[in-house]
Amino acid sequence: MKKDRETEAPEDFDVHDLPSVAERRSKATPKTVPEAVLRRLPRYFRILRGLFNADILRVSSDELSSHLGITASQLRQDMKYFDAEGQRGYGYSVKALYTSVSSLLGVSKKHTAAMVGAGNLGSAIASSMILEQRGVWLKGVFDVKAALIGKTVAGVPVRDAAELPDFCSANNIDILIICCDPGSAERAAELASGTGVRGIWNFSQYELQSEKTGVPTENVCTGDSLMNLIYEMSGKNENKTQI
Amino acid sequence: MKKDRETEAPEDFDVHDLPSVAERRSKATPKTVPEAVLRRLPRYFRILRGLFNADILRVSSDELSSHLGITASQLRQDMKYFDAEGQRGYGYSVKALYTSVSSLLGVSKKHTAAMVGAGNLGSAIASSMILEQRGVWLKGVFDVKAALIGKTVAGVPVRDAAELPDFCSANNIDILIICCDPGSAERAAELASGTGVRGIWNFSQYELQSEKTGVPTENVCTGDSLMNLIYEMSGKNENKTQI
DNA sequence: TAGATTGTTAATCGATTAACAATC
DNA sequence: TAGATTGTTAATCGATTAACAATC
Repeated sequence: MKKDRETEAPEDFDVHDLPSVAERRSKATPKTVPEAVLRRLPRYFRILRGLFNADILRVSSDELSSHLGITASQLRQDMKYFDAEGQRGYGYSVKALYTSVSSLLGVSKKHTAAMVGAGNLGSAIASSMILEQRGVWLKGVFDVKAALIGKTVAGVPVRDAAELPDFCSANNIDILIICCDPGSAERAAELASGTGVRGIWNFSQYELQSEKTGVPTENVCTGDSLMNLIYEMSGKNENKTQI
Repeated sequence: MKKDRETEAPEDFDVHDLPSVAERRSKATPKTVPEAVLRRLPRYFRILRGLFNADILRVSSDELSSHLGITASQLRQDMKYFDAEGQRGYGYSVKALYTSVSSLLGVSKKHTAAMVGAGNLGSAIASSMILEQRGVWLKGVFDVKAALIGKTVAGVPVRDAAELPDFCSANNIDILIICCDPGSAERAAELASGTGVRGIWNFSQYELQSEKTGVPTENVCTGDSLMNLIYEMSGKNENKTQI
């Protein structure tokens, strides 16, 4: 009983159209979400989005847990922190779960972003669906290279990096996306501080510390992932498969 | 007593020049490295590389742990799995630790790679230092788009994607790097299977399962990182700062 | 030597697993 | 109803912290 469609299947669904948490019954969710559950949240999000978009209405702990590579028991423990109840004998509503995870993650809110670095990496991210799928609206792109200024990246004109602070202030930018070289990265983070930027998403090789930037900062350490791969390839972990 | 240079400081140091594990005394390292330690290994690697390149010879558990954001106690527990001993009263040799972590991760070995997708993302990765810093040699780049074939990416000529399997077999390619669209990603993984490719590093939005590819597979889920950032920005985790 | 810092043991904490009664 | 599956409790496992004797 996989595809168990009820009424109309949402065709052009966007997570931002979902009912807000306040609109739904609250289970009086336990306060703090534990580290371990937090780490799994983005995977819950992706898997539930997949199920939702495939018009699957219900899912059992057994099935969903196998998608995640965890035990059904563990999944049911996780559910304590989700704002959605299951139904004994039937399972969980995919939509309720998806809504709950989305709002828990804060992904159902809209955010604005500015990007520093209009090179290959910046272009790749700006052109992908990653930003819009999570409610992030790229409002400005900046670079120091004169050759790039005036061109467009994913439809957004490239501006002189010197204009970054003013632009952030004027446009209420929430997120600074750093796609430039390590040297400029630190400077960009400094420039953005005090402009109202509330978070930094950093792709440069220069690792930024939230303690220094003063705002939540997420470093995308691509190289770490390559090292994990090489470790797995070395065959040293005879235990279970990593996730 | 930070910079405590002894004799000559290695100028043009490369992790691949380090003495092999076999050449060094073995502490009879406990068999399996626990999950938690494994997750920290890439960070150990980066920090130790930084210290090493800054010519810092010794480091105490107290200092190194603060770089990692863990307790000194925890760090000393981790050391059980490292093939390097500290010296009571003084600390650890940065070089010995760096060597140990490098060989544990398998990063001190050389690997060959082929990349599928010569777009912005592929170009960005190929042009970065990420690959060569970890002993990965990009031998071929492939794309389906005729317009790109014949051009070069980071000095490597772009070939027709149809040639991928033969190329991998002929050149003993270890790692397949996937930088193409989700649709082609699955196909690329299939094409590479049976060619001797021993690992897949996947940047596409299509999540590959190692169970299906049959080889260690690392998915770089960039979007997950953005979601974590948004979660942190929501201020819901009043607990401690994430790492 | 005296001070510093490791290596290790024991205690605590958190996360996962197992099991089953509640109930849809 | 009968079968399925949740919600929850208790048991187990693993990871972190604390403390201190060993020793450089």
